[in-house]
Amino acid sequence: MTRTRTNPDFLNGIPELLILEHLTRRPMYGYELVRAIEESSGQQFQFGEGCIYPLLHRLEEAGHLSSKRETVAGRSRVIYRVTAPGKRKLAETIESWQRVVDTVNHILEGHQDGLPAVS
Amino acid sequence: MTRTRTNPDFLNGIPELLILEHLTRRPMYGYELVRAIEESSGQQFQFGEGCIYPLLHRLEEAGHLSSKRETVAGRSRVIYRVTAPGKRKLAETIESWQRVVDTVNHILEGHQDGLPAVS
DNA sequence: CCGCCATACCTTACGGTTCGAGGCATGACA
DNA sequence: TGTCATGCCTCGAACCGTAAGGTATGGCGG
Repeated sequence: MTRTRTNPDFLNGIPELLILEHLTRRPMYGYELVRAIEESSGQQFQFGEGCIYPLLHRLEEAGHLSSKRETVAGRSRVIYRVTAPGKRKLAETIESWQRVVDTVNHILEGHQDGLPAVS
Repeated sequence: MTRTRTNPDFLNGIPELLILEHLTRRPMYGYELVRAIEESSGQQFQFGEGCIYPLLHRLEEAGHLSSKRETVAGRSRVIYRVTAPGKRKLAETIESWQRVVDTVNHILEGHQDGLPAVS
């Protein structure tokens, strides 16, 4: 398959980025993570469980997350934490994101400030 | 129906943004636009014609672009320009994009305590 | 003159991602 | 006892970008 992407990711992919970022700071379980993302984004991002859970499974299967089961007050939770490869992936992902942002903003700036693209 | 989106666009949507931005500066035809986007992004974005043409049609149908046919050296071109509503849409779109960027970057910068809420 | 490439328009099939709406099970609390 | 919050999960639909086509013309080398 190999998909040979001509474009970087992150034209979507923000959920994945935020999952890795949040879990790097602090291991969490899915339900908790869903609300943490909501809160840390000031309610701007509301990725439902239908988005987050499958991503957690995919990331774990890829070796970027590890999980352990925990039972608290009769409640079973699956706690995820970021593995070493996961941290590497996060770094790459952030870099890729910044590149997209820089590129888009650079294009947009040529217009707003009349920066006449001094070539 | 009506899809009531809880998330802003622009987790994808960069092609649309760039089309409006480029055509605001200078009317172009599709084929030209495809390469203009490639060039202005330093080859980072390579949205093929299969992405751009349908978008041009959709934007025109929505009233954000107008088109006129032109024949140069026996070659038929469809020149697109941004309408007044299209300019408004571009402004909104840029604002939405900036909001996403700010939110993500704010999270990446590490403050765990919700947003300082510049409402 | 023929073949091929660049120009210029277009569409279709496909895959990946997110979204909404569910389903299941337990504990807390009124 | 019933209803809510917690906590896990999956499925179908919708949407977007990609690759890979198809059509037609003009210019060029051979």
